[in-house]
Amino acid sequence: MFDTVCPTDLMPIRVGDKWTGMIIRCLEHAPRRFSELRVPLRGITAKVLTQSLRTMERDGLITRTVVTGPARQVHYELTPLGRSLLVPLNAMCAWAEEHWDALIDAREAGLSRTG
Amino acid sequence: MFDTVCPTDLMPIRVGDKWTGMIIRCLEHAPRRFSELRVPLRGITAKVLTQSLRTMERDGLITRTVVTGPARQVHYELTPLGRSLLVPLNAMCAWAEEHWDALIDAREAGLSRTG
DNA sequence: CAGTATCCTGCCTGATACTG
DNA sequence: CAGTATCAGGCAGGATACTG
Repeated sequence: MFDTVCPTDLMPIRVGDKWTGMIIRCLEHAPRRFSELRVPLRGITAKVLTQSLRTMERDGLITRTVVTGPARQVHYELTPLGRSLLVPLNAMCAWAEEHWDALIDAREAGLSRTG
Repeated sequence: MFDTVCPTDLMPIRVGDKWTGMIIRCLEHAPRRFSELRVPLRGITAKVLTQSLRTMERDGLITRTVVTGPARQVHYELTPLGRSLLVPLNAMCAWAEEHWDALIDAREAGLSRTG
């Protein structure tokens, strides 16, 4: 049924790691620089952001462009493949918005039963 | 932008842990028993299956029903909330099918560049 | 500005053995 | 059948300090 050929690791379906989904959103409308990404992603450390970015680049979801000039700049931009992830991502967000309350309620009820 | 009120932990959007998505699929058409779930989920241990099932129950995605009889049986079934997850889940699967090859290619290209 | 280098912790996942 | 108990390994995620 679920072939072992389908390792969850390869599956960006869960939209990668903790930050991948948010990064895609941040790059949705325009390319961004490293520092620009750190703003909306409150709390992310440079190391973790770099890690996520590198993984996404390796997987062909984004491109990395170094702009040498007066001040160093690195631009990150969605590839067509990365952009295509917006579809399932939107589906996920739509679900979340629609069922968020039910989810919270269910969890609270569940917790009250088990501790 | 991404409020801290939105902890990834609460977000079954990434469809929970490693097995949650598959379990939902397994329960899509009918309720199943513990042992029935272990078959398609090749390799899952009793402990991990129990864990996933308990989490899903706590979150209101499935119900657990004990059938006392000649042989003990426990039925797991999707709740409406759990069933609603099939929509984004299908969106994710559709994306995966469509872009699987591109993904593999991109990753291979990415790996050949960085090692 | 855009990262690297180190160290550390918790969680996820699993193997193995045992129970009502 | 449907779990529980215990132990162990690995990796993601993060804190902190430093660099070209």
